[in-house]
Amino acid sequence: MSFVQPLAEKRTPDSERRMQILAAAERAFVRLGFHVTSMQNVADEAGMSAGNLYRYFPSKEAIVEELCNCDADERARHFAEVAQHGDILGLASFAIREKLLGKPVEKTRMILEIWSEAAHNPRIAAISRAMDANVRAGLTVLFAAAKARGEIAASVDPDFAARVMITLVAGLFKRHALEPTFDVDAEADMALGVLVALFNGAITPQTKSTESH
Amino acid sequence: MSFVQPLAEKRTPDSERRMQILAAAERAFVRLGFHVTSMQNVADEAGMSAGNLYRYFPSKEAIVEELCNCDADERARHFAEVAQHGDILGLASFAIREKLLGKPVEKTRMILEIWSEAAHNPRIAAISRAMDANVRAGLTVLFAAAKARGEIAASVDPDFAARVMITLVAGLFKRHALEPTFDVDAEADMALGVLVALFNGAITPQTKSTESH
DNA sequence: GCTATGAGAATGAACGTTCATTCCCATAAG
DNA sequence: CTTATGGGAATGAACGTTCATTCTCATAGC
Repeated sequence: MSFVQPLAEKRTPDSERRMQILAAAERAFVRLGFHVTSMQNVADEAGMSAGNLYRYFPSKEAIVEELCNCDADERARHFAEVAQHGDILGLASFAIREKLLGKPVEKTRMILEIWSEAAHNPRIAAISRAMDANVRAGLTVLFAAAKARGEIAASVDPDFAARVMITLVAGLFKRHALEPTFDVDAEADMALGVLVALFNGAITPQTKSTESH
Repeated sequence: MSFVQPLAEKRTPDSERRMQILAAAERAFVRLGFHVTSMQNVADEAGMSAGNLYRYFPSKEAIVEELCNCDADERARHFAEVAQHGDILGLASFAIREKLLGKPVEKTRMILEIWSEAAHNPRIAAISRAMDANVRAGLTVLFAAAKARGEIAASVDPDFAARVMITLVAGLFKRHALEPTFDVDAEADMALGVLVALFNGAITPQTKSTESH
């Protein structure tokens, strides 16, 4: 339920507590937003005193940063896991449906929060940028491989396809987070439809001379 | 340069001052984010004292809300303006290039800020939802008309096309705001490529049975 | 078995600061 | 004089953070 994970760390009782705090902070942040959430809110959610939080994290900033890192790690993990798939369409369908839109909407709201934080906070921006670059590069490699296998038309530029995909996914995140009637199944079908056309070579960059309005 | 506009209001010296404050607040919010920006920041940016702000707005919240409303109004105005176009592709190309991605990146950051605010603040959420619903309905009508004129293939569902378009645009906003190397021309060409395929009927919803991973 | 010891964990009451907001006074306009 | 406008100090609440203190509990000494 939480994207807070042990990572490579030992399972010391100390790191146990840290993760407990991160999970609580995530709940509070999702409910209230980064800036509105006070350390007291986090402490209440974690069932401990505010002062005790500082035994495990040097500052509120540090908690936010670690949460963003956890999010980035989770995305990377999902990506690696999903990249095992043989056929690119099954992969895309599974990834969109299960890994991206299958999460509870609170998770997606957290991603919006991170985006807006990244717009002003250089440290969060760096984390976010690194992850995005990773995903884009990974997608490009994945698409190139699928192209080599013949699952993607020879005319398709893998980097172009990756850009289409990440644009779509970002848009789906935003809509999933904010549209009260967002229909995961319908939108997943929509995205898959775009990808099918993309892989068939039916989508290529188009330049249209902008006649003055 | 600012999306703060007179709207239908009279040009009283009072509303003049309000707009001056809104423009200043917008600059401050874009630079720092809603929650980090203090009333003193806004006052400095507007060249007046903090206390004096309260002669024109009852609270900081009210300033934020009015800014979101201005943003919504601007989008609606752009939409109405652009909808005069004859051919749907020229319209889309112009809208994406000039109205959506042609703005300075700070404007786009402001939109991210509004999204994240909408995730927690019901009043902002209502404003944002109303505008999104408007745009989606307007696009659907626009696409239906283009279909009647034969510019869009008969097989294309206007609402489906609208969903593709708003998803794409949201994704482009996010990427424009956060990618330091975002290439407006290349990404506009990408989006236009998707729309050309969409209007040709090359993109349709696809259901893929999710085989368990 | 029972108490003494000590270290780590947790508390909750501060502290200094910052913030949104209010208040009061000065000046300008009519 | 009266009213509108604005500056800036004052206010009170809330925040992140610190710290002296308390609690918990395993171990050691007897």
